[in-house]
Amino acid sequence: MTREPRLSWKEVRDQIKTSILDRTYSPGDKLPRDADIADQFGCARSTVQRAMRDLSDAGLVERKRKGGTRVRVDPVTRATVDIPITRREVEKRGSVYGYHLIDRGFFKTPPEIAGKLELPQATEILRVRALHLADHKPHIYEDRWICPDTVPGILEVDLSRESANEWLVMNKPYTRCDLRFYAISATEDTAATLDIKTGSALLVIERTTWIGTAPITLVKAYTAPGYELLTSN
Amino acid sequence: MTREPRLSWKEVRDQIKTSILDRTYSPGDKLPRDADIADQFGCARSTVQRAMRDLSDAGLVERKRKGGTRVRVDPVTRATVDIPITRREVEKRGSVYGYHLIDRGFFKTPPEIAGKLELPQATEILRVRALHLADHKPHIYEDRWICPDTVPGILEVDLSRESANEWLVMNKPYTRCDLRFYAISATEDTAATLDIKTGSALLVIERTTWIGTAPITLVKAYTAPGYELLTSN
DNA sequence: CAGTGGTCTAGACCACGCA
DNA sequence: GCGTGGTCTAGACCACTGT
Repeated sequence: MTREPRLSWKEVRDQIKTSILDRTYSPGDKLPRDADIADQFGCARSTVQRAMRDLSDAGLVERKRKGGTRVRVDPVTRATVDIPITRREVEKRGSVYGYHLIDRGFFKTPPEIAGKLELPQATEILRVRALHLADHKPHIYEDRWICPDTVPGILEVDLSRESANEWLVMNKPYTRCDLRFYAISATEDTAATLDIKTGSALLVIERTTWIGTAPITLVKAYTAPGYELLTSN
Repeated sequence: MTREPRLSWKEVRDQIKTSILDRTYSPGDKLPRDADIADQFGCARSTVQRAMRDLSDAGLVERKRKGGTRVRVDPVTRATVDIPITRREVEKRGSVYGYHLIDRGFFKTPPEIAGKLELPQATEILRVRALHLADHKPHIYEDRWICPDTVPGILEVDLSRESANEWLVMNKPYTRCDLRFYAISATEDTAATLDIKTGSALLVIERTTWIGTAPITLVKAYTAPGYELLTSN
């Protein structure tokens, strides 16, 4: 009697994955119940569960109570991106980090900003513009809107010394975060700030954060030309 | 004797999260062992495990065998992005999808492409350029390099009718995928293809895929102005 | 070596959602 | 209702890694 080595959830996952990739189960098909798969592999149901959750997270299958497990019909490429604190990102590359506050002031929230923050009504908002430097050259220009109602502490921070980004991350963690990436041509002002030509293509990272439903901040980070965003894996 | 409702792993996770956010445990601090936390909450260790894995996935803590669990010192914003098949993306928006093959030919692999595909030596490679349309207007221009050694089947596909993207996704799933986002100014050619002004800022989605270590394809997707990439959540 | 997280099990009950 | 995935438990053993 040979003794099979016990199956790990990764092996189970990979075998199921393979049988999806080789069309044993095609997009839209229903897979057997977890319990049956467990019997087939001779492992516990929870091991199958672990494998299935991984496949589900990866977007390969869809699972529903009572409905069972199905191979997703619309495959997606799913990837995770890490947006580090700018200072750490620069330092990790071995460059010298610099920070420079451009200006800071209160405004009546513009409709576009209020909309993105999901503010029910326009209020006074704190706008902070700042420049992050790498090796003394402009790296990221950030245009930030902060809701002082949600984050009163920010009013006492000396933003000429400490970046709002850093203070917020360390002191006011969010519970929800929306990210958005797009490209724009640098306006004259933005170009001057980043010390580049007007019209240069810039990758913009736009981030909105909330605590519960209370908006914290919306920041548009205009990255210098050449900036790339990579997936982690 | 009151009976406490049983704790779910999400409740455990949220309580731990809270105690990190309120600085009960500061960045760099070591948290108690899972077993102790389980005792404290009166739940099983595996419940704590489940909670901790979630926090670890989210980038809030770092876990090491023997080393224990520590609050991460460099907080990151971590998000997942889904890159759907273009046709599905367009159709989901309620637009009419169109596809148009521009050209197709064999080339000696340029060094830049070979490098990104991690090809040990330059070989013949298939280059396919195509245009995706939304409501009969240019939506995404893709410039794709395919390794025929890895994917011989692609040679028999009529790429004027079916997008290489779609065929590959449905027929040759990858095991590894690198993504990269950046902005460029449209060259004259690219601008002409997308029917926009030369120099317009474009978001480029660059994707490289492999099966094991065998490279499949590298595609640069030049999105029309206004395109945005959103996080899923 | 020994401590800690990672995995696996067998079983129980829960909760969602289709019929 | 009832079938299916989701969660929880108590316990065991494994595997990595710091000391």
